[in-house]
Amino acid sequence: MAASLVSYSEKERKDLLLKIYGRMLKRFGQRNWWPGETQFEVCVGAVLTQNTAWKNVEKAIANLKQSGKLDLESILNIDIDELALLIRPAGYFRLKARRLKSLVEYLYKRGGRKLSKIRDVQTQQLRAELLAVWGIGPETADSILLYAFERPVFVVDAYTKRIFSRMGLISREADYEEVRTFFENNLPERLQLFNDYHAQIVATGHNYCSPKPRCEECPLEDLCPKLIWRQE
DNA sequence: GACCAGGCACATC
DNA sequence: GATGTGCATGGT
Repeated sequence: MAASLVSYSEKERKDLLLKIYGRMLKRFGQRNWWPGETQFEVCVGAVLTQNTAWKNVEKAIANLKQSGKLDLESILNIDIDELALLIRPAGYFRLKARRLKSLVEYLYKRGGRKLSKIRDVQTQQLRAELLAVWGIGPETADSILLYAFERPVFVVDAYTKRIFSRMGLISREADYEEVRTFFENNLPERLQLFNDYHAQIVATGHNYCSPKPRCEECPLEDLCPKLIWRQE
């Protein structure tokens, strides 16, 4: 369970996580995530963005909107090949068509047309159920929990692992659950903070911390010990 | 033309 | 339980 590479006291760790957030917030401003108009659209976007640039997801969502299919019952009833063609710009389209179907079948069974019954389900229970849905892994489940159902879970993605392992705060080998609990244990449990923190990480990762990083303009530059990540 | 992007399931060792 | 592979489009 050695999630962190450099050893910090608990207080140092917590202060640093907040300081990092402050830097990103100053650079990008409040992100107001997730980019989606409805709860259902957030769920769809969460699947479509799996290993895919958001730009491509936007095209797929626009296709769904344009054809009037961006609602639970439409996805439930649409022919799978037709669905695949609509979401084609998002990549892995045949695969994602099946994943969307499987998610929507679960949501409908569990929450009804308006997803209203899901409000009463405890977070840990809901998380376990989402993870049991075929095609829904930990990141997709947590994105849905946080951004569609407003539950305080921390979303971990490729950028999170890259940025925070390069900073020496988590190990490169840390798995999803390790990283998630690292953040959940070291940040105040506030919905709005979890929401915007992940959004800031994506903005930072997208702009500055790709495999080929651009550290000079990164808001975290002076906090990031390059000796560590240059060995990766 | 190579590399990358807000993963996940499944096969194989 | 670790590691490898298929899935696919679109931007840089």
